[in-house]
Amino acid sequence: MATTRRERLRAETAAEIKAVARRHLVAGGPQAVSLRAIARDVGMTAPGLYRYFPSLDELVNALADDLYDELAAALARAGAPLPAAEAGARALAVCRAFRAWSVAHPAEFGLLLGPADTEERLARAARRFEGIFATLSTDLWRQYRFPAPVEVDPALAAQLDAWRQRAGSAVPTPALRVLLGYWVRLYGLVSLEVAGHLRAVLGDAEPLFEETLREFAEALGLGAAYRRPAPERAT
Amino acid sequence: MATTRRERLRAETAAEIKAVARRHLVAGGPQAVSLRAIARDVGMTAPGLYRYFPSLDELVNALADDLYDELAAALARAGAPLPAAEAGARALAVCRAFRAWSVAHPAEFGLLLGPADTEERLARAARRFEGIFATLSTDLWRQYRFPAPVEVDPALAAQLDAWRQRAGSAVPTPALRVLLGYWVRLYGLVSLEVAGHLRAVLGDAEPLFEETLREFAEALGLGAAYRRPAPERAT
DNA sequence: CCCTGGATGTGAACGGTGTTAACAAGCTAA
DNA sequence: TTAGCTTGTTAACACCGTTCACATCCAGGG
Repeated sequence: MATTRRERLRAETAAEIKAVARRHLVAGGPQAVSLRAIARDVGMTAPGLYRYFPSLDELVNALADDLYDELAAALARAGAPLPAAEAGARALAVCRAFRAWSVAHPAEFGLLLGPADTEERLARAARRFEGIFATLSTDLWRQYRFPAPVEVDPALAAQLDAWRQRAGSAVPTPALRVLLGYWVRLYGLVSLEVAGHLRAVLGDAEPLFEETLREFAEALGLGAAYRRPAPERAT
Repeated sequence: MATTRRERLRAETAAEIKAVARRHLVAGGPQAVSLRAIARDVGMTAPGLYRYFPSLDELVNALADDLYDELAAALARAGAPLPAAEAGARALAVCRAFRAWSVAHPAEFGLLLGPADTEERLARAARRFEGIFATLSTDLWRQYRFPAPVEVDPALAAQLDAWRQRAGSAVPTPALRVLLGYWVRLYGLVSLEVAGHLRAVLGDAEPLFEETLREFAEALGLGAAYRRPAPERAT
């Protein structure tokens, strides 16, 4: 706590600026995040914001960082109450939390996992989610040793091997392939739902999501342990 | 061909405007599509464009319509040379064409299937892709009668039934469930790849994509008929 | 043939945007 | 108390979408 009074105030207004920016993001989409409008709401003039962020883009990047933290915290919080011995149940809870957060915060989801306008933001997303996926996948493998396809395409196997080495994972290649496949399904489902492309077909995407989770649980060999969730609680 | 000379010229410049808009879209992303910049490149002043489109948003909508046509044509062209008796091979070709087009045109993909900023554009996307999915799925079912999960969650089944009725499909509910699942995987995969979120993990996404297609082929019961594609050709 | 009317495009203007520069005030520390 | 860094302002520049009044030009009818 070696924070001087100045630094504390500075951090506070920086936080307020990001909060206002977020309000504008959810209210009017990405293009409604304007420096001048934010400044108005904060009670400053636009150039004043440059004392806190070097550009609008960097402001948005900072906001994105906060949102990554928030999402990661939500995922962690969802898995925490469950016993570590039940990695499967934890994984399911994390998946549900991922969908719940995304559906509750579509604009923020677009910023974090939508088409990455900046190479910068792309790298941030990768850094964050690689870690989560790595720990979750090793936990799942260590506990269940679920069946995996006998053979993986050599080119794909090489890529997965490289990733395992880079990320320091211990999951064998075929199992990694299985889990990556489910991550793709999860992302596809949530992404479609958040973008609204599923509303036209399904209305409510939850049943399809839950059934996908059930398939996931079965693939992991904990089919019977699957349970429908309690009525969800947003964050 | 009851087109007067005026109408022809008008259509020509409208097309040129959209072409320039597209160039700006791919060059600098969605926010680089500016009325004034387009006007400059076309050789007009900005207000002149209002004789052709009532607003920038409508211009982009018109461009999106063209792109839907282009994508749909690319998919049709991919399936056309294959014999109608092999619906499975056609489906695989269409899937590959979908990925090829999307990867070759990431900016356009973002406009068509990314987060829909307008309810308007969302409806357009739904209209287009529902049709393609409907015909493709009925063809697949008629020909293969592939195995499907014994039971579908009642809530999900009700939604699928409603959609079948609305879209005039003839595919039974469990089969529809299977195909929808693969559409989600396909979309998730391509969406991740186009957004760049897969580069950090895989580098090249083609092996994973092809393996997913192989799984798809096996699920349809035409496992042996799967063949790796010839070196792809972009459009 | 003219010539009238609609189609097409221009210039000016309004309010909005991001960003920079020069400048004023205020708090902190010596 | 004073010097200096921090914070915020105002003015300005260049861009944006959009509207309005005005010019121009081409097509069709007298």
